[in-house]
Amino acid sequence: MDTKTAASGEQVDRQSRILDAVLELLSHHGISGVNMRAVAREAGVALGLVNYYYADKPSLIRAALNRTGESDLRLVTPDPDALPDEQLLQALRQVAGPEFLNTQYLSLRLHLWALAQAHEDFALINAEAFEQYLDGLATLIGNAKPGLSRDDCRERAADIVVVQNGMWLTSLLGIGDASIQRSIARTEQIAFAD
Amino acid sequence: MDTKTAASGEQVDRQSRILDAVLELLSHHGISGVNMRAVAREAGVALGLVNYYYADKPSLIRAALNRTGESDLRLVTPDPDALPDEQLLQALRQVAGPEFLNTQYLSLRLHLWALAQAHEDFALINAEAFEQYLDGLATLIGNAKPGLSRDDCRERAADIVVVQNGMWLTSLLGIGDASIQRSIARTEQIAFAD
DNA sequence: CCCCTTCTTGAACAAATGTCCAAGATAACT
DNA sequence: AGTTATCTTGGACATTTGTTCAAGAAGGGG
Repeated sequence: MDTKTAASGEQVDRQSRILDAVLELLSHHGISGVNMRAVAREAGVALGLVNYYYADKPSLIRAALNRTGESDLRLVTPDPDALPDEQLLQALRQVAGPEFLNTQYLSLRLHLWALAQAHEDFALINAEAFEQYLDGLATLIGNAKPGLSRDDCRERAADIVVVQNGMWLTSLLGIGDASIQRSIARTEQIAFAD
Repeated sequence: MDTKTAASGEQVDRQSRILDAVLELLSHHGISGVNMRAVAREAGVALGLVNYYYADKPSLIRAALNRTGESDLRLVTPDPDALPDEQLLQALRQVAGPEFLNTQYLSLRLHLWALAQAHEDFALINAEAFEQYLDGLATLIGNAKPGLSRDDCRERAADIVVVQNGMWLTSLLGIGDASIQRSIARTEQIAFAD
């Protein structure tokens, strides 16, 4: 299950490249653009190989979905060297950083959400990732403001996520950068309020 | 082009039923669930009729998309009898009303946004609808707070839309009603701030 | 060298999908 | 009634798509 010999070095293993291809196609052309042949072409492998690693299309999509969830969690798990206040501030500001606030990533998010709406099993993966993110954010708030109860932290985290999701979504619709900055300030205000 | 005789009364004309079917399928099964045969079945008409009214699939989707844009505009065009303050408040609170904050509608929105991301011409329709909504909201704010400049109104409208979109999106992810209420209060705060 | 497991390929097939079309039904008007 | 335009049907066709499969390549250990 994990016996790959790291290949020839510069070439990532093909199983991983297939998932990359799915995400690339999904963010650019939506779910209708994700078919086994296009995935194979994009990944530079033969059609049969996709079905070799992933039994069927739903499994393929699921695997790709799980992968994005992991990368999202990095947002709320910052470096442990920083002070609690810094950690929280960093997490809140990073969502507007180039790593997350770019069309490719946002578009991907949107398609994943849409997918989750249409298929029960995708919804479960999505809900779990969301719950983990909310939990991580609540913990960061708790660390930065020790006086708050666990429920208060979760409440603030929920309010922040509303604004953050709004930022992500609305920035896709072409809203100005100024509004993004004001919204970030709003999340900080919610997080650090007395 | 408009010579229908209102049919037999209780049965809506078939062209309209076809669009209804598209939206129904889109919100429940995503774009992959929208195919000509499913649309025909859902609308209770023959396959050929769909292509009779809409030349091809993109035209069909476009027509359905345009229809939702019109219904969104109603949010920011309230009854003219109310006072400006009431109009604005009503618009801000209606987005959490049962007419808009239900899974069917939200899911539809999400799929439409995702579609807009994947296809240029859908993006244009979406952007135009968004612009009109933003404009309507800015006008409501201007009426309620005559002291504000046109740009200030648009700025506030943009900030409000961020939170509203966040509410819509996050409520799909299953966030609690309490957070929705707090978010609405936040939009009112933005709108009526001095 | 051979054997065995793992990986990789592309052809082949069945099902699904978009589009077209010939024919029939309905309605409107003279 | 007769005529014409509009609406409605479902079959047919070409293409696309998911999945399967037999065959081969690559590599590792004896």
